[in-house]
Amino acid sequence: MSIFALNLIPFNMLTQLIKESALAALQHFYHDETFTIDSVNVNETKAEFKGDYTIVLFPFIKMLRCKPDELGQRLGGYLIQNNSQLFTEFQIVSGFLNLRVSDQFFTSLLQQNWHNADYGTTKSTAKKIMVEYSSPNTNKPLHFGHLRNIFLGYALGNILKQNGNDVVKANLINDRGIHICKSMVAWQRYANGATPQSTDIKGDHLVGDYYVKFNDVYKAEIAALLVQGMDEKQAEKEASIMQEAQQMLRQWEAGDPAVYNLWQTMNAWVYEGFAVTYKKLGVDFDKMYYESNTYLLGKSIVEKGLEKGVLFRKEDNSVWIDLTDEGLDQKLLLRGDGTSVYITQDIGTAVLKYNDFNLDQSVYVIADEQNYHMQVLQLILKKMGEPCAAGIYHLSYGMVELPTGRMKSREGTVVDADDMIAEMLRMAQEQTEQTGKADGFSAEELNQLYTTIGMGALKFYLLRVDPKKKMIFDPKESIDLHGFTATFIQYAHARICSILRKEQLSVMPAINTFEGLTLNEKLTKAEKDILMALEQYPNIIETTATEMNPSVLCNYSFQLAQLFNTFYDQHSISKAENEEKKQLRLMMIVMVAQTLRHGMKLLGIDLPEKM
RNA sequence: GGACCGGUAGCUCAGUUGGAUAGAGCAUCAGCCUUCUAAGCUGAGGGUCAUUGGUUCGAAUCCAAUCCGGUUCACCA
Repeated sequence: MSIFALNLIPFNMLTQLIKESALAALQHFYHDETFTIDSVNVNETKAEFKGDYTIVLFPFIKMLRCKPDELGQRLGGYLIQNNSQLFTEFQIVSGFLNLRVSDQFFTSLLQQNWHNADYGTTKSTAKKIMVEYSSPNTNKPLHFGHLRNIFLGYALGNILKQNGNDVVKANLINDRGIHICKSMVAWQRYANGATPQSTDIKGDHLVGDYYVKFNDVYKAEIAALLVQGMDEKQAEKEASIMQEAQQMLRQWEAGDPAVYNLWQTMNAWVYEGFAVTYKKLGVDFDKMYYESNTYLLGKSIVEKGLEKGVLFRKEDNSVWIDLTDEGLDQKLLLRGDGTSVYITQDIGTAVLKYNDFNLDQSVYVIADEQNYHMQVLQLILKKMGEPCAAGIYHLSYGMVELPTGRMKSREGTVVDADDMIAEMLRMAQEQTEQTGKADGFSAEELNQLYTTIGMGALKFYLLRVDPKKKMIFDPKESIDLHGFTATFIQYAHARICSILRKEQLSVMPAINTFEGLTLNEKLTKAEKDILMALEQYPNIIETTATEMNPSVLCNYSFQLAQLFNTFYDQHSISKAENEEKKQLRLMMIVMVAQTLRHGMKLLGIDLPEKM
């Protein structure tokens, strides 16, 4: 058996290889039966048994009318004889065939990929995919809930791109409507011309303050009207500040220059603020959409739908679609006065996106409270025969809640995004100083380090949970920097870099560094565990992409770091038993570091070389 | 009420194309730094996988019913 022979084996699918080998063996012994690759069930062998991978024999024994032991002996024997470069021994334990995979398989995998910066890249599916995320309103700053959306969208964009797709990262700005007018009215009434410059308040926060102010005043006005004996519904309508806001919306739609000007000015403040936050978050967009630009297109598409007879008009002139045959209701698409509703704009944007980029798929990162809305949107587009309908995918994620319940901006219970970022950096600093690891860095390096650690922790915290699950965040307990965190992974990486520095190697040594190395030493359990994990990385990337679930990658990266830490504790690298072992281990940790960096980069998380 | 999502250790979460004695982290307890970074490692305790029934050689995973929690069903966005 030579390592050379293994060069012909594709290394990205060990379980697939095992399945194929087992299938061939089955076909060899039982010609008359038809087997499928999917009927071969391969799992990692449980720790308490000898072996690496396990084939479950039960599915076959019924069909073949034989005893598990008998089948296991035949299969095991055949596999070892005919795939000697892959399997070295087998054992049958009550219906399970446990196979030991050769050390050479793993060391060859390592030799061929330790320097491969693209390890983990899977076959190109080459689709044109848009990922829309963030999508803020321009009446208030970003809060903690938005962060989950933003990190998910950004990570997803990277991951889809990694899988060979052409990705457009898009942001749809909700910049028009009554809610925007609210902060404008309050600013006009109470700000005395205050600007971000004059107050030294970040633009999005300044505007957000007046949105809060609006609601305070509105509540007070309602209360006053109630005292006068008005009923609640009427009071909500009659409150003067609300009337002003509605008046302003009408003026805006009519193109009133003064209102339009104010709208542009205040939105510009918000965009400046958002830009600062996005930069801190390390995210970006290829394309911006503004609802003020798309809502008219939505209207025109609705008109087309009327002509086609897909939609219908009621007596009051409002336009509807009938979705009762889909088990849903009738939905309003245009008001009686001809103005658009929420979904009208979304119809316009969906079509515009499709036309702009000829998309195969359009991913919407939107909270799960909009599941119904997205379902309706897709149905409407389908009924109207719009080609964009087929590619719409709603990546629905659960809300981030406080222990006391949902965050509500009107009730002042939101955790502000900028505050959260600052808090994370502060914690990173505190923790670093506490453990006495702040020495040997310049002030600038320290700042960089605190950002890397703080932002990494924040991103990982929000990405490590399955998106569809809601999550509870307790600001009082804040975010830990121990255990299942980005810090843990960063630390493992820094340890590896430290060893490499000591060995005078760079983080990614020259390709000929380990040339001429023969690998005859037997692998220890800790070494093999790491190599087995590395072997699985391409599959992990693929799963993360197909399931659109970055938490898969979070879990994997944490496990890999954990395996490294265990290995690190048990074995010395610099003082390995012999030179061959040392070189092997160096090669291993280079690949571990490379893989961790690769995965974390997709999530938008940096790994420091020193911490 | 209808639709959708969730319920796994004290807490936060993995694990579901059905596989062996259900796993991590935090918290608790006990160990490990004259040797490559202890932001780490090793071990212990902690579970009727919401409940009940069914399918199966085998169920946290599939099916049915029930209970609990959330979201949604606006001429708001």
